[in-house]
Order: sequence, then C-alpha cells, then structure tokens
Amino acid sequence: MSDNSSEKKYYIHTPKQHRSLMRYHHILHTAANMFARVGYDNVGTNHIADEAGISVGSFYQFFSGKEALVDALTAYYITELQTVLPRDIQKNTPIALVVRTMLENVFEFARQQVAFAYILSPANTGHLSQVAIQLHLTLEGWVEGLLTVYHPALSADKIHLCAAAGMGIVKGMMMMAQPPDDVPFDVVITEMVEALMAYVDNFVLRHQPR
Amino acid sequence: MSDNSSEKKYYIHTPKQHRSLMRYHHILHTAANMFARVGYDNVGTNHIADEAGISVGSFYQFFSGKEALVDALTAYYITELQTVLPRDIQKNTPIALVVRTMLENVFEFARQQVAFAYILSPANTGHLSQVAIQLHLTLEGWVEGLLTVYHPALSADKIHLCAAAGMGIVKGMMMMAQPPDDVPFDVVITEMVEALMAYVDNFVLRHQPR
Amino acid sequence: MSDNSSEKKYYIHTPKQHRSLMRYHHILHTAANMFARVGYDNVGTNHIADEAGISVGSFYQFFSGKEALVDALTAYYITELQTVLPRDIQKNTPIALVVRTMLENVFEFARQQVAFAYILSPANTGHLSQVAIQLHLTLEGWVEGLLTVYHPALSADKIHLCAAAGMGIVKGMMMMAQPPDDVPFDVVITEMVEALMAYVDNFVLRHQPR
Amino acid sequence: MSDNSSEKKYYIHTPKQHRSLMRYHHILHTAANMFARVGYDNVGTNHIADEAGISVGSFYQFFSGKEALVDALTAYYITELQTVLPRDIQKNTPIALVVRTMLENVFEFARQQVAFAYILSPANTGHLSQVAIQLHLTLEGWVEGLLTVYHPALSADKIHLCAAAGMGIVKGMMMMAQPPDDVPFDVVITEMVEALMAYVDNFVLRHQPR
DNA sequence: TATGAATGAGTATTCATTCAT
DNA sequence: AATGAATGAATACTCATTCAT
Repeated sequence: MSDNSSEKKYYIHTPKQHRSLMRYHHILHTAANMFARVGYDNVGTNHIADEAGISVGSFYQFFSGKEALVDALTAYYITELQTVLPRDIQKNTPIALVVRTMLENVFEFARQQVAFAYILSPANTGHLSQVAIQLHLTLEGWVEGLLTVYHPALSADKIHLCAAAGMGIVKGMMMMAQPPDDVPFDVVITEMVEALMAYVDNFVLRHQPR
Repeated sequence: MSDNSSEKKYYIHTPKQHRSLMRYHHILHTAANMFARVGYDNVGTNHIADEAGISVGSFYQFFSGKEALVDALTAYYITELQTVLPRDIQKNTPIALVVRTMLENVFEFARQQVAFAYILSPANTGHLSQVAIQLHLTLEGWVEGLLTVYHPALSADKIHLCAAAGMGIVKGMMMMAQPPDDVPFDVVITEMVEALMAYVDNFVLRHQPR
Repeated sequence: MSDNSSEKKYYIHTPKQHRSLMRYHHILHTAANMFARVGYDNVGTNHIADEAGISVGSFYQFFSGKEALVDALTAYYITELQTVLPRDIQKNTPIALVVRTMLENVFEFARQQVAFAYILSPANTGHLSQVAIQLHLTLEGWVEGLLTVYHPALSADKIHLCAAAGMGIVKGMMMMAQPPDDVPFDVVITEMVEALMAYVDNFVLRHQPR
Repeated sequence: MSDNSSEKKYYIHTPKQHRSLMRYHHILHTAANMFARVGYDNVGTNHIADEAGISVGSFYQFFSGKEALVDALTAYYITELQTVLPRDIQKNTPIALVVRTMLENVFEFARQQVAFAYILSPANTGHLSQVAIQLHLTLEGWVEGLLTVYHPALSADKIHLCAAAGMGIVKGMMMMAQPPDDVPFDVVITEMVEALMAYVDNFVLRHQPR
C-alpha cells in the first residue's frame, strides 16, 4: 500500500520505513517485557501503548490486537533462534559440547528476550498455547536434527521420542533458575547437560538395533 | 439442635452437610476443569457458577473469591497427594521401583485432577505462582526424602540440587503427554524413570565424596 | 390477627408473645445502632440479622424489609417522644424553662436512641426523607402547641412559620456537638435555648398585632 | 504539535479542550442532580453515565470513581463559593446587610447547585461526611472572619463557638425551604437574618468583657 | 499517519429477599 | 416459628477496540 513511487529505490528501507520498523520493534519488546513481568493476561493494549510511549491508535496501526502481537513476537523469536542454534554440525565434535553450546546460546538469548521463556513455557492456555507450540516445535526440530546426525541408526519415531523427552528435560530444568529453587544459571546448564547426556546415552543403549 | 442421638456417630453427616460438601467439591472440580481448559485469568466467577449449575451468590457462599478457590483447590491437591506418595520407604526396595510407583500414582492423580498440572506449572504469574510453589515444594520435599534414604552420603545442598533437577525433569517431561507431542502416558512414565535414574546415578557419581 | 383466644387474658402478653416482642425490639435497636454507626445504605439485612444474633429468615418474620424496619423504628420514636415532651404546659412557667426542659429531655432521648438524630437529620433522601418528615412534624407540632400557649395572639400561619424556624435552629445547632465542631452537649443546649428565645422574642416583636 | 501560532494565546482553548471541559461539567452537574434527588448511595456510575448520555468508560476517563467525582464537585463548590462570599468587609456597613447579602448569594448558589445543600448536610456518612466537613469549614471560616471584624473584643474561642452556632442556624433553617415546610425562599432568608442577628446580639451581650 | 477520547460488553463481588427444611 | 442456603439483579470498575480529528 502507498507505493506511488517510481523514483529511485537504492535504499531498501526509506527513512520513513526505517522509523516505522524501529517503532514496530520497540512496541514488540516493550510488550515482551511486560508479558514476562506481569503475564499476558494482565497486560492491556492501552498499557502497552503507554509504556511504549505511543498512542493506542498507533499500536493498532502496527498490530491488529494482542494476539497478533504475540504471533509477531513468536515469529521474531523463531527467526532469531536460527542465528543462535548451531548449524552444520560435524559428527566429530563431541555431542556434549554441541549441546552445551546450544544451551548456552539459547539461555543467553532467553536472558535478552525475557518473554521467550514465558511463551515457551508449558501449561500456557488459549492463544498462548499455540505460539508456545510453534516455539517448541522449532527447538524440537533442531534436536531431532542433532540426534539424526549423531545417532543415524535410530528410527524417526525413536528420534522424535528422544527429542521430545530432551525438550521436556530442558524446559523443566530451565525453571530451576527461578523461585523457589533459584539455582544459579551456570549450575543449571551444567546439570542440564549432564541430565541430557545421561538420558540420551541410556536411550541409545536401550534402543540399540541390537 | 437435632441432637437426640445416643447412637454411634462415626461419620455422621446430616443430609444438609452432605449436600453442602458435595456442592463444595462440585464447584471445586468444575472450576478446576475450566482453569485447565482456558486458563485461570479467562475464567470468571459467573462462568464458574454457570457451569457448575449454581448462582454466583452460591459460589460466594462457598468461596470468598477466585483466589480462595485456588487456595482450596491447592490445599485439596496437597492433601490428596499424601495418599498417593509412597511412605515409609525401605532402602531394600529398588529406587527405580519406588520412583516408578510414585510417578504412576501422581500421573493417575493428574489425569483425574486436570488442573493439577496446570497449577503446578512454573510459568504462572500472580496468585497462581504462589500456589504453584506450594505444590512444587510438597513434591520436592518428597523427592528430597527419597534421596536422603538412598544416598545418605550426599550433603543437604546436593540433595536439594538433585531434587530440584528431578522435579524439573518430571515437570518438563509430564508435558510430553500433551500437544504437540502427545506421547502415550505409559511411554512417558518409562522414559521419565529412565531419565531420572540416569541423571541421579550420574549425579551421585559426580558428587561421590571421593 | 391470631386471636382465636376466648381464654383468660389476665396477661396481656403471653410468654410467647413476650419473647417475640423482646426479639422485635432487640432487632429494632440493633439496626438503629448500625444505622447511626455506618448509615442506612451501608447496612444490609443479613448484617442486621447477624449482629442481632438471629437468622435472616427471622428478620423477615418480623419486618417485611429494611424500609418497614425504619418505619417501625420511627413509629417507636414518635410514641416514645410523647413521654418526653412536656405536656399540659402552664403559661406561668417561664417559656425558657419549658424549652430548656424539652431540649434536655429530647437530647437525653437522642443519646439513648442513637438513630433518632440520624433519622431526623435533614437532607435524607429516598425512604428516609419520608420518615424524617414524620419525626419532624411530630416535634414541630409540639412547638406549635407551645407557641400557641404563650403567644395566642399570633395567627396560625405565623405560629407555623415560627415553629418551622425553631425546628431549623434546633436541628441545625444539634450538629454542633458533632465533628468538626464538637461543642460539648451542655454548651450546645445553652446556646440553643438562647438562640431560640432571642429569635422568638424578636419574632413576636416583629409580628405584634401592633 | 500544531504549534505554528505566533498570535496571541490569551485563553485559547482548542475546540477539543473546550468540548472536554464541557463534558466534564456536564457529568459533574448530572451527577449532582442525581445525588440531590436520590442520594449518593443510590446513584451508580452506570446510572450517571446513562443520564449524562455518555458511556461508563467515558465517565471513568473524567473521574477515577464516584468518590473522586464528589471530591471534584466539592472543590468546585468551594471555588465558586469564593465568588459569592462578600470580601473585604468594611466595618461601617451594617452587619445585617452583609449577612443578608451573603445569605442571598449563597442561597441563589444553592438553588442552582442542587447538591450543595445535600453535600453540606451534617448527617452524611462515609466519604460524604468528609467533603461535608470541607464545605462546612469553608463557610464557617468566613463567618469567623466576619465576627472578628465586627466584634474584635471576643476571644477566638468565643468567635468559634458563635460561628459554629451561626452555621447551625443557617444550615438548619435552610431546610425550611424544603418539604414538609416549603417556606418561600425570601421568607426563609428574612427569618434567618433575624435569627442570626438576634442570636449574635444576645451572644455578644452575654460574653461582653464586663 | 498518529492520536486519544469514546465505547460498552465484561469482571468480581454484594445484598435484599425467598423458601425448603 | 426459625433457619440459612440459594438466588440473581445490581454495582463499581476495566479494557480491547474503534474512529473522528
């Protein structure tokens, strides 16, 4: 819309577009912060607009509503996740190292994107449960890829089961860092790696094609 | 009044008291179902009353508000949990068996009490986060007791860390039985036992007092 | 109603009737206290019943509702007022003395019947304004009687005007004893008598039939 | 924004601001009317909005609640009262004239602002009693000022007592203009002036410093 | 485009009154 | 008569969304 321009297009983003994009992300992150702080249901659109320093009207110019905003936020997370998940894994790297690197990256990402863990959380209901699933599947897909590289003998079903279990372990243990346990982050990661490796080893052993 | 009874009084509920108690539990379970289905914040007291087939006024005769209802529900869960968690564990029973029994019982309980997993979820905010913590600590306490019996050489700190990790694993893997993974219950339990045992063995090995 | 008695009537009230009457008055005074304390609109029928130590059902056995209760209370006040307002006034008693006696009696009555002043208060709205008027007219009637005795030359209209003004002075100055002025009761009465006498003297002077 | 104005800015209200201010006062007066008619406790915010021809939401955009509305109304009354109470009183004006002028002004004000008398009423409970006191003290302060000018020999305490009594007389006699007495306004004022002057003369005589 | 006033259905909670026991 | 559980309309207030400017 509004493309009556036949002039030069040397710049992919006109300054106007650029300002708009910044606003868009500003709203996105403001809202994300609020979700993480007080929960999706306790954040109103007027409130988001206030905190973002814009008007409600402007909010609705960017997002058709709160649900659309969460969708956008999730899409953004999924995109960013690609830059954080190790790619082109070589089988000669020890798997524990790959896993640890992945976890560290994802946790660092979660530390910056405070709503990431909130949305990923199991037991979300309503619309949130749907975006939670998207995020879940993204990560689970990566885990399946990893397992396929290191344990090509496992059937697709087994890979899926093992990946699902791994996801459960990670998502569950992630919460150790929060009340009431408040375990330090690095300890959490260490224990997580140990738990994952122990489980996968055990799993592979149990499902060895003999 | 109505005390012309010299007969036995074991478990005497007047019909009135009985009906009242039934209503109380009926509301409790109706609300629990709704919480699990659409989330605490999306359930109104009027909705609960409607769905329970009573009037709002009656709702407030039983519970002073929504928070009180969740408190009551949690208290109920904690009480029932006692009847489900193995007691007086003998060290000569294999720990894997104890764990499996506990998980089977708790899962069966969670299958009947649909809001149990919902409330236990660590991602809750506001008042729910408080009751979630109560539930969490109840279970975690049991796990600590179990570890103390089987691994008395571990320090209290280590026991606590290991229990917290175990709780994370259980809570996280519990969700495998739900979308999008939908792993069958018995498979989930089997994998959970394996994951837990593998982790605990690994943990004990790492923290051997030499 | 319920008069199937042709038996002896040595006792005007049977014990049963007596107990019922006591209950009736107990409710009446309990409610009166509550009205005075927190205001008519902030007192509920359940609340009254609680405070009176009876059930709501019983409350409705005695009064058809809150309005009926206020009506009954006002009727009671009007009856009792008769025992407190000086009767058969002799013109040779100084009017100031009669007035002072009347005010002292009424104030003492008001001290015992805490809702009396509350109901009498001007600026009541709704149903309260109607009972307020009844109380007002009762007292105003007495004042007119007094003026008729001491100033028979004044026309009925003048008497009415003077009585209305006197009522205004009394009702208005009564409030001096309450926040924010908090003038001691005896001072209030003294000033009231002075104000009334000064006004009446002035009034009579102005309306002397020349 | 929209500030390309180098022209005069004396009393510039943009149309928007003006409309908003009108709405504000419209709500204020609608509510005031309702308070006077059926009483503060019997007026709901939804009712006010309905009667004012706006939505509840709009109501809350102007006032944070019913209490805030009464506060605003009282503040408005207190402000307007300043323009109506004679200032800079010269001792050579007869006091009766000053009083009559004041009463006429205040009554005219009360006739226009129907809730003025209602709020001023000493029988209010809860939040209303607080604003009633504010209004009361505003007027009482003026009376004290007047007495100080005309009777400088009286002690502060005496001035206060006399002012409190005067306030009582005025507030009480004000109600003569309403049911059940319905005395015409001008008659009320005349009688009020007479009553006040007679009382003050009597008071001064009694408290002459000799 | 941006604004924010306006909307009104929705939420938690109260309370006068009824009625089965 | 007495009880008090049950009712449901009503109340104060919120919030996602729209739309005139």
